[in-house]
Amino acid sequence: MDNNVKNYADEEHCPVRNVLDRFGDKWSMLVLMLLSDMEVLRFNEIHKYIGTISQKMLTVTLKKLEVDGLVNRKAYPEIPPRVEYSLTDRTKTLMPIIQDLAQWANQNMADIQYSRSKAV
Amino acid sequence: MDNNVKNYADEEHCPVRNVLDRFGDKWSMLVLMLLSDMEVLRFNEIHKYIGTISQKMLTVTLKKLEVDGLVNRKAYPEIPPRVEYSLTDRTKTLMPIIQDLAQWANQNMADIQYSRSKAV
DNA sequence: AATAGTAATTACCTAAAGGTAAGTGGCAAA
DNA sequence: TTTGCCACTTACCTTTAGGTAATTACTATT
Repeated sequence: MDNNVKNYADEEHCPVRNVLDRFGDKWSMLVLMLLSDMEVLRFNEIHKYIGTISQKMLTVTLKKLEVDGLVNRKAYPEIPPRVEYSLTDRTKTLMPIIQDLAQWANQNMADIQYSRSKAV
Repeated sequence: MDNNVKNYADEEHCPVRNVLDRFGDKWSMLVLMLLSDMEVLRFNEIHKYIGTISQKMLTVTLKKLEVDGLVNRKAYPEIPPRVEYSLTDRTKTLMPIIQDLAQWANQNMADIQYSRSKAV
């Protein structure tokens, strides 16, 4: 068995680890889904939609998504500042999968919560 | 705007938060994918396949998946103990989505790493 | 009598994630 | 002259995730 063991956890090369780690955090998926629904949003709009995210974490989350090329950031040189966020083309191929995931979660939440309740 | 704001982050009711939080951790997806490939595995087999997971985290991960009804645990009353893990029917409807996610990660990893490298 | 084998469990520790609250810059309006 | 607006940034703190290494229970084998 030992020499046909696949590389299931190679941190450097495993795409799942390397890429999906990035939105396994608390807020990224939520931000992506919101932007998918609303198309373009300013910083404070996102902040209001997701009532419970802190300003700091919204900054961090958006910056990580931007660095990965999953979100566009467009800053207008105005006072007070205006910054608009939207999804990139790359993200648009991802969203259907995330929507499937969300749908699965919707369909299975009740059963899963029932399982949890039985587990004491 | 304020009164048509959707409930994007309600911790108690949002299915995405409530359900998908559970495999946004470091190991759950990997364990699910491995079990999907191999069908039935013992504790130590999983441990060997995923060379870098600690015994403690494998225990924790499997228990959480079991509690959610995503993994079956079958213990044989033998000495030394034998415990076999496999996916549940509930998980089998989830795996195609996870496979899609993995495929997307595969297809986009190179681009994303390039984006990251440009971001300094 | 000692050791090996399996599936954990436990105590302890470190690092990372995330929250809070205050501050920044620059202009316009009161 | 103060206040408000916006998009952050910073310092500080708490909580959670995850790692290490030792230990457990039970029996068969050496």
